[in-house]
Amino acid sequence: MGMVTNAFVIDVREVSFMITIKEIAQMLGMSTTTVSNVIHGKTKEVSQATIEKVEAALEEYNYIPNISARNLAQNESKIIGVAMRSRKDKYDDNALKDPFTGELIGGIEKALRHSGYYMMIYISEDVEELVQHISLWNADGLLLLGILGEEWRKIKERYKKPTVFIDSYFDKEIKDLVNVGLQDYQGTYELTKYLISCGHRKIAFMADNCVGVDSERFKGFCQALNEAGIIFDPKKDFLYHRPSRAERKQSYDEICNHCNDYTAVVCVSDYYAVSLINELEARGISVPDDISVAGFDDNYLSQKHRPAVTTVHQDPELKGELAVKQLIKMIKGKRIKEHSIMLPAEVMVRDSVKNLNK
Amino acid sequence: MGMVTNAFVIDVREVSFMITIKEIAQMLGMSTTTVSNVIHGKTKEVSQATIEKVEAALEEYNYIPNISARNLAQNESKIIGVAMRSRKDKYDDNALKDPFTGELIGGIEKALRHSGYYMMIYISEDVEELVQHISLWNADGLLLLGILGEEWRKIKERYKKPTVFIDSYFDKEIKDLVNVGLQDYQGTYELTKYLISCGHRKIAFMADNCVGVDSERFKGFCQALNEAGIIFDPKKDFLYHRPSRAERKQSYDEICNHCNDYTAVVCVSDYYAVSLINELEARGISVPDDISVAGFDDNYLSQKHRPAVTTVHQDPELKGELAVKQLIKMIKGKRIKEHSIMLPAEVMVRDSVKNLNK
DNA sequence: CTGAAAGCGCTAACAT
DNA sequence: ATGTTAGCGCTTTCAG
Repeated sequence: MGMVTNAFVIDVREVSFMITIKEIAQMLGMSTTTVSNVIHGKTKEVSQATIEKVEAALEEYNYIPNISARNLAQNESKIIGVAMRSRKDKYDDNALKDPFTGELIGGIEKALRHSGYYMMIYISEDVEELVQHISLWNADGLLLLGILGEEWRKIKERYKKPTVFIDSYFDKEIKDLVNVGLQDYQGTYELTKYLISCGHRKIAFMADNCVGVDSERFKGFCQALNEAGIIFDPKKDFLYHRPSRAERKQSYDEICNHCNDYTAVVCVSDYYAVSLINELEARGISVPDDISVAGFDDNYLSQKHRPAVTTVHQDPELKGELAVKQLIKMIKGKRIKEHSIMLPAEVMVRDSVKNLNK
Repeated sequence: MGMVTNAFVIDVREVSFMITIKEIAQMLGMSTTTVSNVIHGKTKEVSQATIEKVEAALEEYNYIPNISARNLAQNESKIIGVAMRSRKDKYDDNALKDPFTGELIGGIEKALRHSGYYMMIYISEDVEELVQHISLWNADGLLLLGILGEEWRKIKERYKKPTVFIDSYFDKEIKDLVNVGLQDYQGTYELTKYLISCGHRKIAFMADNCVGVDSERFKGFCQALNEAGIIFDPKKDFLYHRPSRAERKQSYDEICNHCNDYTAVVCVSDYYAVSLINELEARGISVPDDISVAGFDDNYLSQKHRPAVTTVHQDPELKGELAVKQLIKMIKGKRIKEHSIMLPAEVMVRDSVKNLNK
């Protein structure tokens, strides 16, 4: 009978490991309001003594707020949703396998973390499904990757909070739309001009689709050709690559067979450029001696490959950071000055393109 | 006066865009329980007519549950936390820049998505901070990357739910600990034996630390040397690389100057191997003619580089998927058969190591 | 300076 | 087969 348990003394260290405001208030003999006020630094109307007592208890019992409760009460979540329209056939459904995406999401994650937000990634081929997940978590803001105009409507219909697009292109310049992108058009335009200046006239374009970003890159490519008076046959000269594991080999067989007709191929990404070079070399075709290949992105694939790949530089990490910056501005209710940021794209001349003039 | 507003008719489509169970119940003239039951498929005791009415309303008003409320009521979150002890100096604090990590996290994301869970990433240099974030969200389970023994204690103290480690090594074989890792030791052991068989005797090891995974790889390396009677001087022959942007150049200067003393360098990752090769070549030292270099990981860096890099293969995506599988088993209360999965590591012989016997 | 109480949206035990 | 109700942990208004 030595020990007497006092029902009013709650020592949570031994009961459960997650203490609540109510419990702390009870222990300290005060109201939850006061505790809550101290937690939130609303201490204008709290006595110094109380503040210290509460803070000590918070510390001692290792108080961690229950964020679900907080979200419910405040109707906000501190979550930023990152939604990606994906293609299952690409990178075997592993979204971060693509070095571009990896670096971009990494940049977003870093920026979000430094601003006190949490990141939740939603990936789907289906926009409906994306919308479901976004709404479910009541994210405070949204980052949208690889979204097209029509898809955007569906999302906007149901998600009303701040939204920033990354790498999107829309038909009409919609006024209040915030996008962070790249000078894709100019990138391939300059790159292609460079190829032409090296004496290339038979140039193919390789991609796995022709919408959004890739479409812009294709347009820039075509423009350079046009200006040089070179005729491009979209049926023949657009090398369509099917990236799914099952079709990959056949796809490269077709493309490589086709390559005799060209002196150069512009690829829509470094990944494809490097892959193509390897496939070509495996078939005894040497780059740049037999054929030239250029890429886009300037990530370590093109940088560290030998021959180093001529490509267009971009900084995905910066893209992500800027997008986050814009989004947080919007969440805080500040005005956005630049609705459309287009990061510069710069041609990086390296060794995978041969100068035919020499 | 034409329109009469009936206070009991709530048409949420025009009021707010997030309908609640209560509102649906009100409109349909039934209780929230019934609606909730239909939502959760507990329809054993609900009439067909009611079910249909509810489902129609759910559909029409586009009901999306408020997950905070659900989490609060059920004390679960459908969130899986992925916590990483990071180093700010590595990859400029962009965790996903490392192709290994990118692919691993991508694999985790994919597996989680396919099992109906949401992923939240917590990254910090500071374990205390990691624990804070983990507790905050009340994650249903935890995946721990790059965590050491001492750090694990701190986490376990506060987080009691299912936890799976990825690539961790612990001093004592703690019985109930679930880990998914790789045969790191065997990997470098076999790799180094291969180098020795090629006639190399002066071999350095390059890494940015010597704990956890890297320590195991180092041990395997040493073992192979030992067995061949080669003496390794940890002071001199362990090439310590400082990866921060500021120190990178100087670090490579030192290492490259040092390289004359060796015929081969074993690097702890493909990234470092490829970087080293480029740095060497920039200084006029040719691989593999002047010196041989080997890597670890077998990602596209080693595969697509020229010369293609001799390395040790692993499958990070699979690692992630297996870890998720284990974790979900634990969450569902099933027994775990294999507490420690060590994926096989296989030497990939390519062109960056010279055979000195010929 | 402090406290009582309502309410955020949902679940589940317990009626009926 | 359906409804009532308490409660999850926190915030916030309003009263003292």
